[in-house]
Amino acid sequence: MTALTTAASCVRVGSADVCAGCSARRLSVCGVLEEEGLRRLNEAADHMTFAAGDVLVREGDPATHLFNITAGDVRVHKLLSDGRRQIVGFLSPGDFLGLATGDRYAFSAEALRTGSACRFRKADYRRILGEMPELEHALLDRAAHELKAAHDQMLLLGRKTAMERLASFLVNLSGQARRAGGDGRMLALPMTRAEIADYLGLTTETVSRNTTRLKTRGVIRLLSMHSLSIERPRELLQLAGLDAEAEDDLV
Amino acid sequence: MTALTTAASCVRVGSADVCAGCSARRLSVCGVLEEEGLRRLNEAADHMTFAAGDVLVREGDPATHLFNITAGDVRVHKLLSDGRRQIVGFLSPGDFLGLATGDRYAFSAEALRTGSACRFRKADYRRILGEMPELEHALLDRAAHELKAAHDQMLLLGRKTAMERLASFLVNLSGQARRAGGDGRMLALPMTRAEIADYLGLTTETVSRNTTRLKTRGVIRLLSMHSLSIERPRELLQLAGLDAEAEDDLV
DNA sequence: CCGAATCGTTGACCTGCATCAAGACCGACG
DNA sequence: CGTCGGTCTTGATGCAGGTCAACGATTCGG
Repeated sequence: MTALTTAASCVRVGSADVCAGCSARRLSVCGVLEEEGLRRLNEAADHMTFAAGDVLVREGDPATHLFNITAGDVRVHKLLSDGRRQIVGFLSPGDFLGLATGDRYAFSAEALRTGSACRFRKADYRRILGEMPELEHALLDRAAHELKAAHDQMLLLGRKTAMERLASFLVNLSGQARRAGGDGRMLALPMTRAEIADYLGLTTETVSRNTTRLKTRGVIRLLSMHSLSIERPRELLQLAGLDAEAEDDLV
Repeated sequence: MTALTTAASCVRVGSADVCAGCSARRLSVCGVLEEEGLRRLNEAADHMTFAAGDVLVREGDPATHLFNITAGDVRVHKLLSDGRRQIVGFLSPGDFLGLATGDRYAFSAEALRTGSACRFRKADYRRILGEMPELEHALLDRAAHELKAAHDQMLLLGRKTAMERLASFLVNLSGQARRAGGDGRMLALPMTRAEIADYLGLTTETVSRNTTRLKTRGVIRLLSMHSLSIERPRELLQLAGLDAEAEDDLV
């Protein structure tokens, strides 16, 4: 239970230079915008930074803002009244937060580590979408991808064994790492075991035991508590139960 | 294993009258279109009908078409190589099929009973979206709702007990029934126990046992194999683990 | 660089749901 | 209106993963 502060520093910036120098732009929906569109989007944006544990969004609160993550990692989760938690996603730079929202947030979002985001008032963003169809199009594209990922996660949560879940998780991380420019063999795990467990519908103990099994079998090597390397990608894919499809080549 | 035929009859119709008389229009994305837009959308549509067991989409096939369900119910599912199945959704009239798709379908879609749909070639649909921002906007809205539903389902699959899953399922059905004009107490269950099980990440036996428990406790009454009435809505909400939120009032 | 708090691992045991098995029911078709 | 195949229910048993407990590893504030 870290402090429930809302994000620490919120600096409003008026110039488009912020976007021009934004490292997340090519990963984000903003990537489709030209000079002029970027300028107008930026006019509506609060550029904010956050520290580990900062709460960006709290489940149940009125849904006033949307976010574009520009740096850092963010966890998105839902709670049951007795405290059981399901993490529905981990966000990285370029990811959009707040699509799946009605009047109130249906999830909480908390920073895993220091980072930054562009924040928009919902009404402003809606107006901008009306003015820039190419932005709306990019957002629809992104929503479609997220929906596909959500379906994959339903299959994982509903039908996969603990080992299959963990292996699938690592395969997905590897794919992201590669898309972000890495080689896909070295993985960073910015989240704790408990967070992995709550993402995979397991307990920390089960995650830990299966991590050990993967290590013992030589499928992965733990480099530190929060980073590992994949030693036998082929075997990992097989354990993930998607051998044949091999959607992420991972070789 | 019903026959793996692709949808039986495909009738192409040139006039906008089909849309004008479409009972699903007010429920569907088409609802936002005016006369002219409807005409142009209709030009790109194949109006097709299907029978119980017909396959609309097969997982792994090239994703060539998108669908708008206009009548009947459709099951959407994913398979693991050993046959384990996860149903990711049941579609009703007005629902859109094919959003969460890349080059190949990531799911199969099969009709639960006789129905009909508008079918679009993906390329045509994309072109039309470019021409009609209001349609794209409606679709984004729908995608956001689906994403929220997917998050709820992840919480269900990852963290809820068998009884909570079944109760949540019935509460959701009740909400849909009410939105479709019913009173929310009388529910039709067009799907089998096995399909409910594959939707909730359980087995048929567990679904059956918990249905019996609900019946014994007087929470529901089974009217036939495929319809029931909710006798104690308040209790059902409580069992679903969303008592407090009471998103669907369900009274 | 130390100590406390948190996080991770491992072991022993338990339980909720899966699995296996056997009837009951139901609906479609002669 | 009987019977046959699939669906549903119920019971007995098993096991994957949860729970509880203890201890080692890591992190971080001072």
